[in-house]
Amino acid sequence: MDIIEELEKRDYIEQLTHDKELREELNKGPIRFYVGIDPTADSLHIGHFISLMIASYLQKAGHQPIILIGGGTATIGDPSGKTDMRKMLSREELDKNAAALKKQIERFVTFEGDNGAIIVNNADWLLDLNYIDFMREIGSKFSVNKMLAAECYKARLETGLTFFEMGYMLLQSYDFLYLHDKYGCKLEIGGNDQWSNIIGGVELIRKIGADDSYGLTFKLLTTAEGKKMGKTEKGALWLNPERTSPYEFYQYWRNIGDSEVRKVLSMLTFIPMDEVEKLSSYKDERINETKKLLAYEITKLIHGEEEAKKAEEASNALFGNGGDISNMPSTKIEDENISILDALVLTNMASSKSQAKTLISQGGISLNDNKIEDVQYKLSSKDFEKGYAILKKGKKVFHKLEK
RNA sequence: GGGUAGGUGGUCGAGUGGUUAAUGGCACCAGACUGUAAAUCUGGCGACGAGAGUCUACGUUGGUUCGAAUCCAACCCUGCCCA
Repeated sequence: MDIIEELEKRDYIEQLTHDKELREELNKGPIRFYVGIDPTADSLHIGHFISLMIASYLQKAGHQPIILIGGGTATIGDPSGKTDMRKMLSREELDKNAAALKKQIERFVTFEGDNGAIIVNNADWLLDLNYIDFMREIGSKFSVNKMLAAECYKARLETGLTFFEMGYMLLQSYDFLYLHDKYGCKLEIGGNDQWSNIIGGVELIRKIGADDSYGLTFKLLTTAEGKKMGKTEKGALWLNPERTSPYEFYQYWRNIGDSEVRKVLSMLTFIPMDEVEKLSSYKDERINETKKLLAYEITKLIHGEEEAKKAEEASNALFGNGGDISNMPSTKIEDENISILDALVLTNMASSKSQAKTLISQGGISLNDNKIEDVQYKLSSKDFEKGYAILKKGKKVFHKLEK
């Protein structure tokens, strides 16, 4: 089975260019491929997860990943899909973010060995481009008619699209050309929302004379209703433990819908496919067990075995019977006589006191397993008999208060 | 540059002088039911306040009025058509 078949089997692939040639190329021997990541934050989020999984599979098959940090293109913002223009980031912020991202990337691809990953930053070549030269050499190869027909611009055509943003495609295509010339990079991979940008690069290289450029896109992680997965009430599901704690991360996957189980096992874990098929075919209580395994595996992949165990234990302690509760999210408080409202705001369980009151009056808050009914309740030493107090919001959100 | 339609809460979208903190959908939160699932039903969803209540909000800035998201003026921004 070749690598493309393997990826197909795991349901990753959405589209690819030059089907036959690409397979041959990949089978012929190691090639270099690239995946782009925009350093708009100091952490990857779940959307990048799949790119890195695929990069990992390709690397294991002997190919060499080039991770492109979009330091130059991040200042523009990809108009595909979204409506907002991204804010500009300073060079220092971008460098800082890029360094933080590298650490996370290391969990998926290795930087060691003959086919160790290479990290490049497109700010290094994009920022010095000369506009006139660029327009003559690159701009002349793009048809506006064709670009406007592309699916990714259609939505923007109705609400407005600036030339500035349209240039994104040219720059991303130029990245591929640059990597092709400098590193012999032959393949660009990305989410399916990148399809237009990717074929832009593939065609640019072919127009200039080469015939060994390819593109591959993978499916985006969506729920059965077609919504993007990995969104939490606090925003994205981050891979950085300071932004999304391993416990929250674990809980997110523990709580996914039955219909998502197969997809998530297949795309976000390395569990063999026949095992995946078996695990996801279960019904009712057994599939609930599968979710435990799934949450553990994914958390392990991102945060390591130790953190995954801690998250699992914290969950068992709270939802099951007993167990070690030392790993649940906790906050140290100065004054044990804090009001319940302040405690809820302090722990971020409520965004405002008003919201905290609503939660209490609807019966959504309990302290040490006793439902709180009085909005004015003040904690006292008897709530800290064990040395801590456990606040619970709804059925699933726990937080430990420590003195 | 000319004409024209617009800019409303997380989002979409009503409202066109006074019970309008602003209908409704979506998103989100909680309750019931369950398997830490889905679906369904119920409640909530600007901030502050224990509460009565107070404050801040309908592109920006001024104005008219007892009273403005709603009327007027200027400005900024966006779509569409023409050039």
